[in-house]
Amino acid sequence: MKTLRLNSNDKAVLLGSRFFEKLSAAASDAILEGAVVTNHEEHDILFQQDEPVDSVFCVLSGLVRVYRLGKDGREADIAVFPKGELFGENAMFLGNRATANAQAIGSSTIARLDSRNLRKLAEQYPDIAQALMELLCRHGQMAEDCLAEDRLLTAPQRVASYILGHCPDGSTTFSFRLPFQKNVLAGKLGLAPEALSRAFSALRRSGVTVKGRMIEIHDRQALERF
Amino acid sequence: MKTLRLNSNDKAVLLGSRFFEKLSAAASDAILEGAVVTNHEEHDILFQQDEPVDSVFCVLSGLVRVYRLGKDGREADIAVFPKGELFGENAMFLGNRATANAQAIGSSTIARLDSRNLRKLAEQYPDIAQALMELLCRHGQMAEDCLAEDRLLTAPQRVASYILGHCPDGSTTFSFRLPFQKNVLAGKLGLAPEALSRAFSALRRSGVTVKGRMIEIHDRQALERF
DNA sequence: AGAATTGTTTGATCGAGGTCAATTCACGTT
DNA sequence: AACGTGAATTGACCTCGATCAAACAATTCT
Repeated sequence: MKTLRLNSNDKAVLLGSRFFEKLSAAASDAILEGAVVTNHEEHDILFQQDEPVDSVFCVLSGLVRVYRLGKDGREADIAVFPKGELFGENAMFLGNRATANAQAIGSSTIARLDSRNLRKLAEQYPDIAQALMELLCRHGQMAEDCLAEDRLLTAPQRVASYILGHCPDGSTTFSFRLPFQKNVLAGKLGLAPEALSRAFSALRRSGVTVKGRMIEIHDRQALERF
Repeated sequence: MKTLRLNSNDKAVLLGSRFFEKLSAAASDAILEGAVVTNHEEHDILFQQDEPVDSVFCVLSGLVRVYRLGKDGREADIAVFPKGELFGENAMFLGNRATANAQAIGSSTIARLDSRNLRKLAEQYPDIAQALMELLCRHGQMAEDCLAEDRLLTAPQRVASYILGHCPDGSTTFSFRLPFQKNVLAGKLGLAPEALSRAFSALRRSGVTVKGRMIEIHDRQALERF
């Protein structure tokens, strides 16, 4: 795999990401010092469970799926990260071993930030430590949210909840485009693609229109009640 | 609720916990400065979702269950914390609002560490920041583990996995006592009590003996294969 | 445009686990 | 030791979502 230096666009994506938003220029520069970029095809594996990993990753373009493997080869998605999101930070605190697998969904560009460097900088710059804590907290929260939804909601309810997460508070009617294929959404929600499909048709009765990747909501309240 | 200062035993539990183990005495003392203790009965609520919370908690004795509520009133356990574990640290990074409920299981004593203070100390002492990051990481990991197990394993497999987590690597035969009632274990594993019961009897065919809270394993390999 | 490939939907079937009701068991109390 | 209460088990039933197979739609490739 060919590794490149950051170009100016890459840098812009990184600096615009949630992680960097509250960092001083000095702190940001220190982190990006020595960062590298790699390009990946459709199903490339970025790292695998139990393998050594010495970077924290950031999606510069494309999409990354983080998942665990069962003994039988089945896969369970832990999270899906879009452009601008950092991931793989857990290994940094667990002896540089990955606790999950990561795979590119569609062709993607990925930045790698040296985790040894990042660890050292976190000791010097309290804001970096703070940013890392917030990152860890958000990711922990994401996992807890998923866990709670899996245990409390049916498939249509989970889909409704996902849709509502994309709908601004005020509006009763709203439409948006899915940021990825339906089978990716299915994985993210812990569903088989068929179940997602059926969930969408159940929601159709509550004013949700699905055409390809376009989702239209005609009655926000109905969705919330679901 | 009556709040007390830490007694020497309380302090010993805190200092012996995973969170404090790598901290300097100065750092630990600074955190414990102003910590208070509360006593709780069987089903006392420590905090509730969306409520303001300005402490990080530590179980000094007893057990605490952290869970989310569904619209219909059903509960989904996120984690169960035994003596010596910190919890509730997420609120610290999310505007001091709880993202879940916490309840004492059986009568418990709980320490409260002021989170504003802790936040400030994390800026001064890099080890404290580091300890917080490790805590957040462990808790995130716990949630991810649960999520993956829920999605990949059947009820008996989850129970087998739980048992194996308590079985030292070497031994093929082993026994231990459940640290809590079965209905708590059921909640933790995302199962109805009846399902846990049935899972145990399924495992009986693979050399697991259950008598009250005592669990005996007669064939570690058989469990692993399950 | 037409073919080929991949993604999505639909139908039919099946199994895991939830729920409710009825016992049975374990354990603390007297 | 006997009792009583709450916990755990068992049985019957039912719902949700996984799986398999097939039809259908949408892309990409030539």
